[in-house]
Amino acid sequence: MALLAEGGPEALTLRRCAARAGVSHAAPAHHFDGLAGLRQAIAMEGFRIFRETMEAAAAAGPQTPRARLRGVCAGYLEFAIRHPALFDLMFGFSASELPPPRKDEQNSLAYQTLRQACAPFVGPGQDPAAIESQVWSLVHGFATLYLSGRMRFNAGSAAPRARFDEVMALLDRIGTDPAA
Amino acid sequence: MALLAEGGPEALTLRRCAARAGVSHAAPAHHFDGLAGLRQAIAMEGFRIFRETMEAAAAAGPQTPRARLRGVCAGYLEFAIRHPALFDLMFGFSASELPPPRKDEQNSLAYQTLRQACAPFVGPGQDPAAIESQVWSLVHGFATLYLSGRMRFNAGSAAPRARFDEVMALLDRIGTDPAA
DNA sequence: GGTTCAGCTTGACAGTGTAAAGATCACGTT
DNA sequence: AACGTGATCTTTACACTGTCAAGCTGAACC
Repeated sequence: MALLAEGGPEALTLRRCAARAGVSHAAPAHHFDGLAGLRQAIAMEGFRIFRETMEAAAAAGPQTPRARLRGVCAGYLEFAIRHPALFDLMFGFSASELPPPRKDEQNSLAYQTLRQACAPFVGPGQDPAAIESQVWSLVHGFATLYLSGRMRFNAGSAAPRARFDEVMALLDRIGTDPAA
Repeated sequence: MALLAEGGPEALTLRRCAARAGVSHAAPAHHFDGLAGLRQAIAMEGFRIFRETMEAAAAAGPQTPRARLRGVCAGYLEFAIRHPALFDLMFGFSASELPPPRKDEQNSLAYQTLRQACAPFVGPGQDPAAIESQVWSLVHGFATLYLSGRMRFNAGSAAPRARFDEVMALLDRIGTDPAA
C-alpha cells in the first residue's frame, strides 16, 4: 500500500514489494498466489479503511437520515481523495477477474454502510437496490471523474466541496421523506 | 483497438500491435512515441466514436430537451457496454498523465455533446458546469459500476435498461423546467 | 525419529517497454 | 545532377516484470 501511495498503480510490483520487505523476489508471489492475489489482498484491506472512513464521516454530523446519507457520501469522496491509487485499484477489478463475492468480505461490508444509509428512504414494497444504485452511481461517478482530473474546476485546485455539494443536492428529493 | 476488444486492457501491447501490423516490434513505439502515446491516440479515436454514439442515440428519439438529454445518457451507457476495454482506457488516464487538453480535441468534442444536452436546463445566471457535473457524475458512475460487474442485478444478466432508467429518473427534476 | 508442510531462496524463462544505431528511400534544395 | 535531410523501419541490446520449478530450511506433529 505504501508503494501504491508513493508511485501510483504502476509502482505496485511483486519484486519491489519483496525488496521493501527484505525477502527474495519470489516470496510475495508465493504468499499471495501471484500478482492478482496481492492486489486482491490489498483491495480487501482498502475496503476496510473505506468503510471506516465512511462510518466516521457519518458519525461526525447530526444523526438524521439525510445527514447520515450526506456523511457517508462525504466519506466516500474523502477516501477517494486521500487514497487515489488504492481507490482505483479497488474498483479497477474488471468483470472478468472478479473475486468470489463472499458475504462477509470487506467488499460487502463497505456496501452495507451505504445500504444502511439509504434504508430510511426506501418506501414500503420498494426495491432497496433502486435508491442504492442512484446514490452509488452519483457519488462514485463524481469521485471517479474528480480523481481523473476531468472536472473543469480542479484546474484551479479550488475546493471540490462546493461542487460536490451541488451534485449531491440531486439526492434532496430522494425516496419518500422519512420525516427528516 | 481490435487487440483491446479481444483481450482486454492487458492485451494492448506495442509488440503485439507490431506483430499484427506485420512490422518490427519497435515500429509502433516510434510512430506513437511510446506506449503512452499509443494509448492516447487510441483514446482520441475512442472519444470520436463515443461522441457519435451519443449523438446517434439523441437523434433517435423525440427532439424535446428532456428526450435529448435522456438519449445522450443512453448513448453514454451504450458505448460503455459495447466497448468496455476502450471505455476503461479512455477514462483510465490518471490525473498525472493527462494529455494537454486542447480545445479542438475529440475529448472536448464529446463533452460538448453532453454540454449541449444540458444547456436547456441551465437557469439564467446559473453555472452550466453545475448541472453538467450532476448529469455526468450520475451517468458515468452508473456506467463504471455496471461495467465492473458490481451492481447486484447483473448477476442475473437481466437488462440493465430498467435499472438505468430508474437511476436516471433522478434527473427528472433537474434545473428550471424548459417547457418540455 | 521420521514425516509433512509452509515459508523462503535460487535460478531460469518468456514477455514487456525503451533506447541507440544503422538501413532504406522519397523529397527538396542548391 | 548531386547532396543533404528527415521520416520510416529494422536490428540489437538492456532492464524490468511475472511466473515457474527445484531445492533448502525449520518447526510442528504423530
